[in-house]
Amino acid sequence: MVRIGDTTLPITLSLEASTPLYEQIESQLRQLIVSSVLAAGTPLPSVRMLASNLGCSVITTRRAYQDLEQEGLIHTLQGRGTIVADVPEEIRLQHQHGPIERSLQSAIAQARAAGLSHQELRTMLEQILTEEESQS
Amino acid sequence: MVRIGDTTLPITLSLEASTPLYEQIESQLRQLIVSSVLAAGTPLPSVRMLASNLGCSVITTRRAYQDLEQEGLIHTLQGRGTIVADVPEEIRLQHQHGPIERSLQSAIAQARAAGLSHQELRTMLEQILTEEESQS
Amino acid sequence: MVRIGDTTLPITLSLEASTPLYEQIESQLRQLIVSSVLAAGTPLPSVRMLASNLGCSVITTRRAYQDLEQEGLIHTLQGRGTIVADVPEEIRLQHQHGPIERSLQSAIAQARAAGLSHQELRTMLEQILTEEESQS
Amino acid sequence: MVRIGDTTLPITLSLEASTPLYEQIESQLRQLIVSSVLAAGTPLPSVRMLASNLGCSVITTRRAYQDLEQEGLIHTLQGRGTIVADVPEEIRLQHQHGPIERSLQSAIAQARAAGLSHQELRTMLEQILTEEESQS
DNA sequence: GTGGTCTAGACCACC
DNA sequence: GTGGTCTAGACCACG
Repeated sequence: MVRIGDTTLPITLSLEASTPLYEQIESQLRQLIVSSVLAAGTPLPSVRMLASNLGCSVITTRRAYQDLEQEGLIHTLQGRGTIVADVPEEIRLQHQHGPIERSLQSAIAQARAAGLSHQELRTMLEQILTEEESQS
Repeated sequence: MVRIGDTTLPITLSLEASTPLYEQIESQLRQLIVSSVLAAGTPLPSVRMLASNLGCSVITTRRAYQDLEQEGLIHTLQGRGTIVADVPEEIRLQHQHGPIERSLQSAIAQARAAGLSHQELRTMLEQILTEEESQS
Repeated sequence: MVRIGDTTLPITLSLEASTPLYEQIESQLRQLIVSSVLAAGTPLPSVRMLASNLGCSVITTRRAYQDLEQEGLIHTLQGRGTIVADVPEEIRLQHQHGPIERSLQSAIAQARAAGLSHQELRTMLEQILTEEESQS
Repeated sequence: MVRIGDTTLPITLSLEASTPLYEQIESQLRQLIVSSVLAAGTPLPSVRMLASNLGCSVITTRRAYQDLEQEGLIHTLQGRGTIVADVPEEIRLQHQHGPIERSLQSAIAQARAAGLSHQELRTMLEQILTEEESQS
């Protein structure tokens, strides 16, 4: 959890995960932005603040902000900090559904490549879905 | 394609992929073994042969064989080459279904984490599945 | 002896021994870990550091770390070094007693196979034990 | 099992074992000789015969015979085959007890090095011995 | 600075 | 011929 103005950002790092720290930060911020939890114009914590709160290096948070800026999701104002950019609805949906659809597709393609029949695949999926739904 | 005895192994390397070469070799051989395409006792090409056929270093093929040996899928006989191990049915199924189930689960978990409702998720899955089935 | 933080690791290599260097490193580190001399989370020297201290190649130390990681005894954090993993008590005991019991069993089996009677074997063992105890 | 004249030699090879084939042959023949199962003068099968019966290369059996000849346990007579040498009683005992004692000593030393107390070691040994005795 | 991957090339033991 | 070990040295990603 990271304080930001009056509210707090639910950002956590897993040091043991194989995904780079900067990617963990990126994906969590990206998720908060494209899902409109963070409205356009909302100020983000400074790279130093965020680094200190997450217990990681400033280099890592700077890298995350840099990447997000390149994606057009945030905006750094020289000397005045970083704010959430005004992301067009279309881009937001793209970011929300695109990666998910891709990962589902690749997982399914992998299953098919391993020799599962359509029927076996559907059965396995149904099983995972019902299990998932019962948990929440 | 790699000649091995009378038959040929469908192994190919992609230098552009981000996955290490040795992992590409490993996963393809693993797939051939756990799916019983390669029966127990089948001799594999020597590390040098495979390296020369794939156009990679001997060290890379050796690394792949080493890892597969530690998994118990192959067996190296000093001075006489490498053969497919006698993998118990149970382990074979584990290798076949485990990774697939995990990747499906993680893809679905990711979708849920991104805020998709159960209904939206099912719709998206159905769409991907029908598209996939129509292709084959 | 290898400096590590404030303390030193008693690791030595014998070039004359027939056991591979990386195995010598592995077994000594394994011993230190499963006997809890090195607590979970303790940072290990970097592969380069260790290699330079032991006078061997970086590849040799890397190989040792790699194998130990696969055994789940250590944990490598990209860009931040290697630490001792949190090994469950059960696994620790297994690592501590398993190999010893096996080597005792095989030595005894060898003696029996060579035709020693139970009585002769016990006499020989008693002799070795008392000699061993008197030395320490 | 290998036929030799009227009788048969209980020699078997394990292709999967890590010990070299020639060593497996050597140790089994050595055992048969020093325990007087094979008396001095007994003709051994030719290297070709033995190789064909064991399903290994002639090079392997020749290597085994060479080593045993160097140890003075067998004798090859040019053009007339190989026979068991006349091994002095003293040497026979040495071969019988020496290696066994050494392997027991090293196993015990390993146990002690791993931190087992004398008491723990004795307990573990007693357990292995009684188990071994109950089996035979 | 850290570890991860890949390379070429040497020497050895085994068959 | 086979695999096993060790070496030096390159390039990359991560922090």
